[in-house]
Amino acid sequence: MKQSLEQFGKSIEYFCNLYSIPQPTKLHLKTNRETITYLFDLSNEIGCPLTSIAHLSTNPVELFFSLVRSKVHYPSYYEFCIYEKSAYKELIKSKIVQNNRYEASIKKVNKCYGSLQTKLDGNVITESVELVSKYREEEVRVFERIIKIIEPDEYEESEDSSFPFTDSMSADERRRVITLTFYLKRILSIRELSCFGEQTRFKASGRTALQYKQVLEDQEKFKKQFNDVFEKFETQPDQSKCNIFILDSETTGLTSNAEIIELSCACLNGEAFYRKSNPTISITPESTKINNLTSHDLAGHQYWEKVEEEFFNFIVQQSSDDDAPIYIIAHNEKYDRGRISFHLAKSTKALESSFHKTISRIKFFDSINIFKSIKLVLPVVSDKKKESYSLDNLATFFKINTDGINRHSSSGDVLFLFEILLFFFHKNYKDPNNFLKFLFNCLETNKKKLYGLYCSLATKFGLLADDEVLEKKIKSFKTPILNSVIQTFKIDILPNKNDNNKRIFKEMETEKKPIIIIITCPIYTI
DNA sequence: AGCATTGACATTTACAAGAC
DNA sequence: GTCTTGTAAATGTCAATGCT
Repeated sequence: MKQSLEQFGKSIEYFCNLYSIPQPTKLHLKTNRETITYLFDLSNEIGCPLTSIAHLSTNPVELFFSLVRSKVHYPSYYEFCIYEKSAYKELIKSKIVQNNRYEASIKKVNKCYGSLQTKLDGNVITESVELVSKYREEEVRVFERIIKIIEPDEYEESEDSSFPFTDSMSADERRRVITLTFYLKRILSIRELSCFGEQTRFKASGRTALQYKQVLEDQEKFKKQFNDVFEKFETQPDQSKCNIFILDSETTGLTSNAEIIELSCACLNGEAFYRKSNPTISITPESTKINNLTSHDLAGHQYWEKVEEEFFNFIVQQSSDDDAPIYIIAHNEKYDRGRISFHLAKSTKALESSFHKTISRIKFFDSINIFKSIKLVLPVVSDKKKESYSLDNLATFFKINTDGINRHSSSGDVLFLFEILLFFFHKNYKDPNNFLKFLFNCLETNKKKLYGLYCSLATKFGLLADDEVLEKKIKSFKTPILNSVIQTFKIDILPNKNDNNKRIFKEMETEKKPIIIIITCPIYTI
């Protein structure tokens, strides 16, 4: 414990001494260190051993990576590695050093990858085994360096310890280099799963082109079905550009690292987008049960990077050229928004400054709000206690005919939601030709319930926080006394719904474990 | 299986009016 | 000026909810 504390103190000291870290951040780190030191001394004094440190506020690692991504600070390779150390340690020692991972991949021991496509030196490499050998030299070089860092006594910092930047590189290009390192890590995790994961990943066997053709055909089918719904309600789509989209996604599961495997988005001008995506993690059985998609089906499909590129191109193309907001409506939008920003946070796309403008225009809106705006007497489903606003229950309520709609495929659910929205509108509003006007009105009157994609990403990328971010990030108190306490003692208010915090407090109560609450200055007060 | 949000209900705070 | 009291607003707690 003592050693860990010393190490932690040293790394903080290191960062505090870096010239380019802004003063408030230094203060933040300094406070952390001082608090830890104080509590450690205190524990010695009162004879109560410290067994764990619970960090309950801004995670320094997250903070570090926001700095990496922002324009504030470019880390050296050494700094990067220090923070990646723990994550890599086990991997390197058990797998890389023994070198069996490569053997496994080259021998194709019962396991193989989906057809991973990437560009290397301008050439598209489709076969992952080939990719392994091409990258191997680079990987070994990287890991040798990391191993040196794990044994810090043997490590001597040299000129070589920086990322390979050149003077002529623009800020964007430099960030791209850093992101490439993250990408490399991701590739490794795919291979790690492929070679040593419990579940086999399937080889596409050259299906890629055929699958892409099929996806485009499915997209046409989806578009046609979507336009049929317009006709059914005698509402013709406005063929010009339109800033309202309906979206739905299918994912690998409900875990926090779940990836999107199918994405459908319809624009209310009648255009539609549909793609499947080959995930880098296994699809959970629960998920397969719902959407009927398996790893085998998806092998050979595009990886998310490509789907993401095409998706945002679609959004931009269909919406107006001005700076007007782009609205994306989804049922329980926070789920879909969360998944999209999860992917964006790891992609190079979000690093393009030209893309930031698009991100900042995109606003998500939850369709549940529309139905809740009028008090419906919804039935209570057997296993629930409250009236349910799930798509299924709404459809039952409105007696919507679901024939021909493939429920729990993303395209099916978009159609389904669209149909329910139209039905709701026709039932409750007199003028059936003003559906768009009605939607715009809903969005206008629920401005507080619009959630920007930019907002969820801004904290990760260290982009300049706009009012929206500030409003959501800082817990402000209207009660003066609370406010003054918070400010005087520089207390971070913890979200009390956080299970992790609950767990920590429970441990403190039941096992009488000592606990450290770190008091920091909130970084958003900068 | 995780997570953010919501609403019902409980508790705390701010503040004004009235009594002394 | 100080204390009590009533009330509205602010805040906290907890369980329920949607999505794959």
